[in-house]
Amino acid sequence: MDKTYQPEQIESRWYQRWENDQRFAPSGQGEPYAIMIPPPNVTGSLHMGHAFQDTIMDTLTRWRRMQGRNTLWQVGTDHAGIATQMLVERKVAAEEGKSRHDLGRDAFIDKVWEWKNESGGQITRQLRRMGASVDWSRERFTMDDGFYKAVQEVFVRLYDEGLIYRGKRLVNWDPTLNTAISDLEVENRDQQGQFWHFRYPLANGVKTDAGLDYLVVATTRPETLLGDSAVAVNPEDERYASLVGKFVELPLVGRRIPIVADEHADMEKGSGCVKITPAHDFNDYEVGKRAGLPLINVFTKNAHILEAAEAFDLQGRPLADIDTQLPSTYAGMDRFAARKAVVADMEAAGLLEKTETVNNTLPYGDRSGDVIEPLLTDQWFVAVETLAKPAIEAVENGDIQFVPKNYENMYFSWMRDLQDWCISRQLWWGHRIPAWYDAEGNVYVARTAEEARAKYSLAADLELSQDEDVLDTWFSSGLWTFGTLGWPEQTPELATFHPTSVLVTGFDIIFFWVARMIMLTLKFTGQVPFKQVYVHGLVRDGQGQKMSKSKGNVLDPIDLIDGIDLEALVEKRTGNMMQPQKAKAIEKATRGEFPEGIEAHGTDALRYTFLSQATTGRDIKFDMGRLDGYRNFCNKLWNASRYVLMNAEGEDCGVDGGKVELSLADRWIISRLQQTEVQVTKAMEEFRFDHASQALYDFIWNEYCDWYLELSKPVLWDDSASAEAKRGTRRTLVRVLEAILRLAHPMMPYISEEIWQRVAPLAGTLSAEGDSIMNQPWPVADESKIDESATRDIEWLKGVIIAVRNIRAEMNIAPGKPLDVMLTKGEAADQQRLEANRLFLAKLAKLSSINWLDNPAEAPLSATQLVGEMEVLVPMADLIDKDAELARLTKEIDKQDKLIQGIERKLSNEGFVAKAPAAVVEKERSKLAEFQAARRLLVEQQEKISAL
RNA sequence: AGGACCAUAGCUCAGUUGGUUAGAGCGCCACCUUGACAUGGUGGAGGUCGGCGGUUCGAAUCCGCCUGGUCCUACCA
Repeated sequence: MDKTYQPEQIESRWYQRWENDQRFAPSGQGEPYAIMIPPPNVTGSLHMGHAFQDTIMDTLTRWRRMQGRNTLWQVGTDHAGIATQMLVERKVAAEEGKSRHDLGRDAFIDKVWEWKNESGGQITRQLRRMGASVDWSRERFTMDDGFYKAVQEVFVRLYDEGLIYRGKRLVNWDPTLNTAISDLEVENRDQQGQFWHFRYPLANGVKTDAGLDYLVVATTRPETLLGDSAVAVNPEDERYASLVGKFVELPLVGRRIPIVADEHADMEKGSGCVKITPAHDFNDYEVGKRAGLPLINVFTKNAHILEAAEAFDLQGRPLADIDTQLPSTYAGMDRFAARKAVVADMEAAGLLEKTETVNNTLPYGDRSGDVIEPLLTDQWFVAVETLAKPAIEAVENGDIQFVPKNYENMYFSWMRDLQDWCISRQLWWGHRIPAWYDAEGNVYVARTAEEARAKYSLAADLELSQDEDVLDTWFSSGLWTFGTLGWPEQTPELATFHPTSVLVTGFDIIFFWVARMIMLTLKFTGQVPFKQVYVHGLVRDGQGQKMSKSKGNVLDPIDLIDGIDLEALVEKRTGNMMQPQKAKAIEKATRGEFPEGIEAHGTDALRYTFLSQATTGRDIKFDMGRLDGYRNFCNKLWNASRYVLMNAEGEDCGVDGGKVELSLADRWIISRLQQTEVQVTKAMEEFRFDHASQALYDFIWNEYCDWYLELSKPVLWDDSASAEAKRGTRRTLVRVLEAILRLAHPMMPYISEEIWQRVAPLAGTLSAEGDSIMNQPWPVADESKIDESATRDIEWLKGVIIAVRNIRAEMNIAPGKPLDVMLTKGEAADQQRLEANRLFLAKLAKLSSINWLDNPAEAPLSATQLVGEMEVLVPMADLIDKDAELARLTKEIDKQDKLIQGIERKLSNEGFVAKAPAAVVEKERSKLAEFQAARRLLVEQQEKISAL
């Protein structure tokens, strides 16, 4: 073995072996355990969020597999409609100077598939680097044939049940992407905007109670004036009561529009009058519904002004009797240009009363970054109400549990106020909607055109054309848990692995994905999709900032694994930026934070860092310091193993039946191992990966390495130890290490496998050539091996050794200088422990002698420490710096005084003595005695030194 | 506006039903290349547990209010 741990050599080798040996596939034995990977975008690349999530899923999967469960971790990728289409559009534009429309639908889709085949491997390669033990043989894609079948089935069945409908509705429209998007894809951003107050002249000479011949309405969107179909006042508003039913003359347009009463108008705001544009505002749409107003659309799909408006009734039927003329000056104008023009024209007409600056919130498309426009379009919707009810109940009754639980509230509050889901997208990349139209526009929903003809008894020669739209990506990913298992076929996999065990996901897609999976899965399988949802937070940078390209603070998990030099990192962060002006600052910050670039840390260290930071339900600030720390931890484990192998390979490790004697240290470490096994297992069950990793870290470093390995040296290296004792220690060294490796394997798959291959044969656990730690049993604690008395003895031993080390440090005695030490006071047990552990004490505390002093009064001048009741004495005749030592003692005495006072205060409180449990009071009393003893010793010492 | 979560050492975080001398890692200081490991060893410094009030014999822990931060939902004509 190399002297230092070098992860890169180990990792690729082992992953390949595991994959070739097909160790990731379900065993077919034992209770099923299934996790569905949240499918990453097929053309995406691995970011820190994926790496974190994959680590958690892999840890769970490997752990359950070792526990003997029939484990499936289902892998796959998502076609990600909008994201992928945009990416390919941009690529085609850059490389060929063509738009998708230049290419045409079929050619463009071919391009997307080409790109998918070319780049779709990146994310899966990176998943392999993370060590993910997914079953590659079952890899799925949300656009593969089987999935298309599931999507069609669901769509047709929902339609036939009346749960999918088509209609002209106001939807969130992205004028850049030219598609509808869902509420969830809209990002609200606060901004400073203008607020214009316009005068709308009253028609037919009507005047307000105040004698004015106009009403004042205010708007942040003057261009929508062109589509106004009413002015609303509050029905309670006495100022305008007489005007309800009268008309105003819409400025610039000249259309007469009514004044209606509607509660939407807020009497407190502005003049109390509000313009109503049902085709361009969601609130106004509702007002329009209540008041029976026409919907007047003035925008093209690109949000340019139409030559003539389009008027519809609430069912979306064209209205013929509405004046749809618009002033020709605006025709073809972009909405923002039109806004300026309308304001200017209103001002010129003397109808602009005033302008204010206000803070308002604008909707932006999360993909395009463009301002979203409420627009009247024909879309497909899922009526969610009947689907939501059982989905709510499943969480209420505990069939699905969120971890942590408080996310259930978030889920409920959303599910209880659900809007119908707009599932059509005006894109090309995605599942095409299985609906056909005849020339009259009648719609026929079926899996194929042929089926449609049969189903609706259509003439064979009736020309049918398929709907141009595709489905929202989340419609197909909503079928993920059962679609991947072969549904609508009733496959054995579906019977075995569904419902799945746990979904590991970020809180940000609870609405997008989790809620919809629950609804659709319950509807079509009658089962919940998963029994638990483990919700994790966002991975942020070390300062708690969201990682983003524009901030230049993105860390690539692969760079943390392999390392990256500074220049490459700077290039990566500043190259190809949307806002190149930020490059300088980012470069400076990067050079400041990573002056040497980033070292290689290996996958295991990265995984361990994620796990150690995986506190439930909160964001994690990725800590480079921890990453270094866990890389060092890997090195520690590596070197401890080197030590074990050096002392065990080629030696009799007591696994072949020879007589074996266990030392105190052997019994102690075996006992501690059992307790660690309990702790780690419990933590895993509770999804407390931070606790699991911490418990293992402590055990490996602070107990196995710091104490047990040191305690093994006297046995192995001292000629006086018996062959049985040496065998016992070798066996314990090897077997405890072997168990440690199994405990570590779900968290650190690579290093544990690499070392295990060398250690297992010595421990007698390797059953066959080519065996893997992956398939070994998870360690189960044996209670009978928990040895309290060994633990007490070792604590005593450690106490004495630490006392001597303390004295050395305080007295400035060279660490290597052999000392003569005496023990005194204390009990008979202390004396026995001394006799039993003389060898260990001498070796670990570097003593030339250690003896029991029967009569404490005979003690020479010594530096002292207490271990329980017993005193450890290091005779110091000529080594003491009198003043320094007196100062130290005074400080120590003060410290003890404070502790003593604190306890005395408690004990003199009658309430405490009367009401606190007896055990608590007793504990305080014994602490008091302990502190007082320590104080007495210090005072004695002080007296002795003063007397010098 | 409503709600959720968070605030513990210089930094990143543990602290499970109230009782610990409040812990870990990194960083810092001192000493040490001892035959697994300097990606190491030994010892150490460092915290009025955001603030105020309450409940209790006892509060980092429970309750209320306040401050600061993160996020979600809604609204903003």
